[in-house]
Amino acid sequence: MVTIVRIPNKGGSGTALKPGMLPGLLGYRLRLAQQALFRDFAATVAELSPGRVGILMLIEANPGVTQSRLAQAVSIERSTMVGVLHVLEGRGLVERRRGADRRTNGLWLTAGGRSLVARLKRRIQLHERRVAARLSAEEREQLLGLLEKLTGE
Amino acid sequence: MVTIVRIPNKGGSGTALKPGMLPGLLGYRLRLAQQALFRDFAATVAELSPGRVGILMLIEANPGVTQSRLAQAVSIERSTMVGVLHVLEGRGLVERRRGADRRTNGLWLTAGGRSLVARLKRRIQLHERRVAARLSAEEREQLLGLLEKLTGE
DNA sequence: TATTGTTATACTCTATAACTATA
DNA sequence: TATAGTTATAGAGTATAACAATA
Repeated sequence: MVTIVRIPNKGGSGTALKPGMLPGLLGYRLRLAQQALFRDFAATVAELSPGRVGILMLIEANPGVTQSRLAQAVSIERSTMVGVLHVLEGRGLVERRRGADRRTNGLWLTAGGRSLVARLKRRIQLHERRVAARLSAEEREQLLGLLEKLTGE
Repeated sequence: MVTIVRIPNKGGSGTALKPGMLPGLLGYRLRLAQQALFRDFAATVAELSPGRVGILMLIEANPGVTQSRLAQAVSIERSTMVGVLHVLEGRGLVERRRGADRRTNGLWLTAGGRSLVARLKRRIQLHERRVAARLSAEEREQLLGLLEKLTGE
């Protein structure tokens, strides 16, 4: 027996809105694309937001980095970083160690942090393949290149 | 007399961090590009965020649209839209009028809203030209097309 | 004096759940 | 029963200003 699921035109109260000038703006298209990717990322990597995953990856690639340098690298205030690291440390993913310059904290992944990052990396590759499925390999490279150029390297 | 302003290598505490796998991910590049564009947008359009400007433009292009339809169009909850419109109405930009179906509110720009949108449109075109200055006209079109394809129209 | 990490506080944008008035 | 708008509440994610320890 075959069950046919009919998806109702939910909220489809007639026609779509006229979009005005929005679709021609880079910022608008960028925002839509980012929202779409964010949804897929969240469905793939339930435990952490893209920004937090990025922070773990930066600590992994730069063991011993200080809080301020890391904050600067991801463009948030160092006061904001305090809370972020408090959460990541509380979840047993990151360790702070006092530096030779005793004003600083060096950051390292714990064993748990390293194994989580390893698992997430694999899932993020799946996510990447899925979102890029609408593009050819060349188009994906082209898009990465154009975004890099737009942002200024 | 000529004053030479020497810009200190602010926060340049040595070398940049190793970025790991991040630069090869579409989501990461998209986020960086969006952040860069957001900064430029905020410097150009000080009075409203990109999302709020988009809402004004959608009301302009769709006079009489209901709150729920508008919320759906910009992918926020209708409960969230209530507060957004409360602010825009408080600033004299938007007007709510009770619809024929008396459960609904139709939305219109006020005269002030229309003139603000007209001014912002001009400034947004300048912003668009500035951010796209790193790309050729063809590359800009290519980028818009790839983003549209990635997002799924 | 300058910098690092920290705290207290607040702002923006968003969601969920429950309510009301209408349909 | 179902929908549109509303309210109360909460949670991310962020910033600014002031402070102690250290350089």
